[in-house]
Amino acid sequence: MPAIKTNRNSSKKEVIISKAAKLFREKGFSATSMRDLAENVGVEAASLYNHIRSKAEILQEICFRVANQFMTHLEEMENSKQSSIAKVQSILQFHIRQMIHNYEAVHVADREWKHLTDPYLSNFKTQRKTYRQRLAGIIEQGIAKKEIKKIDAPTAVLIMLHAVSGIESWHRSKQKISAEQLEENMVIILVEGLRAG
Amino acid sequence: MPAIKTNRNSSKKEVIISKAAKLFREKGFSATSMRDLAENVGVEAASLYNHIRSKAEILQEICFRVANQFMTHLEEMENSKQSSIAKVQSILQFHIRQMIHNYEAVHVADREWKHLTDPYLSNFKTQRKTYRQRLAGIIEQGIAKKEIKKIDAPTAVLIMLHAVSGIESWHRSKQKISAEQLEENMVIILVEGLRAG
DNA sequence: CTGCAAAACTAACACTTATTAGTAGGTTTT
DNA sequence: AAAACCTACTAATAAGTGTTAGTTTTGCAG
Repeated sequence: MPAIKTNRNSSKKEVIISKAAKLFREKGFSATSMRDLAENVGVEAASLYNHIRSKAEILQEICFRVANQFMTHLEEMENSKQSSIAKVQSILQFHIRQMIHNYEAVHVADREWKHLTDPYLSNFKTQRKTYRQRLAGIIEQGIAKKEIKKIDAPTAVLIMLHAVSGIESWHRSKQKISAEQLEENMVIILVEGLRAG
Repeated sequence: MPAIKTNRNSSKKEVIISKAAKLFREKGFSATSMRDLAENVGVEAASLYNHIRSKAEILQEICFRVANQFMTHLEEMENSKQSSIAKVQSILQFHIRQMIHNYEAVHVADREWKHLTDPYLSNFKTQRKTYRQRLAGIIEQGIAKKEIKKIDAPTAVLIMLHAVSGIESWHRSKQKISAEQLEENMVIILVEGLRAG
């Protein structure tokens, strides 16, 4: 019965990918060896290959899953009827929440995608570029409607997206403010920085 | 005469460090081999060791040089008599300009410091933490003086510093706005996001 | 209990890694 | 000219890399 096999297989595969995300974040993709990963999974390095095809495949899975989540949410916003600034705020909040709750994978997709190999690398870069252009498009609509102050939209995108990756430091800090407070503060600073006034 | 020797030595060492910064940024510290570096310098890998002690030492030099520049400027600001918001703006501009003009090294210090080894690693982490705390201190003064809106200062620091690292994307983009425009836009969004209103 | 497939293991492969030893050529200092 | 040097080279080392082959163990279906 393939169903059982697939379940078993994929649940173990999920464990591997999740441990890999943790290690890739901590040490980077290149500095993480398959033996490191195996030890964390509790298995010999060779055994990993019963579940995954290669080290590269693990990175691919992590990066594209994350990319798809963001792209899906972006499309929802493009089709919604809110004001532009509300759309931008919602996208910002989505990024913040993903960075809080799916930290390892999001962080790896953000910082380790360079180690993808073609054709995945070009594919990822294209998706990334498209995402940013479409987000800039929403901001430009907001500028046209005078909801957002006259700024360079790509620069605003760049600030937003990179500011969010600062949540990395929040995760590491000892005296954390709550996730809600963090989100609120980030939204205040960034959205108010954009709002026309 | 030791002066000549030292000059020769250090100028070649500078070439090595500068090429290393470029490669470490492009591929990451771990994914850059001494053979890669040697090829870029135009020499055999073993010859590098006439100028540097180890791969680790190169990373140390890059990271601590950058850290010292930022710490020095922070201290100047702490001792200056401007308003808090002007201090914050000046620090932000310093980060932006460093990121524009000393891109490779700053970027490496920002992203690859994890690969430092003790005692340099702990030392670096301490410096980094101290820097952020003192910057947060300036922001808190601004809040107390009602120049800056009531926000969590560490969160503001985190946003500022990470937003700046987004200049990486500006460097890579084809249709760049000018460095001056970039700086202006970033200052508008971030400083206005902080200013009490 | 038997049979079978999934998934673990050990061993090994072919490379790549950072780094050292030893040496030769060329320049500078004495 | 001789001595001291700096810096390049080749060759080698020991350790670590991702991955494959082949074999044994495990756990479930009949």
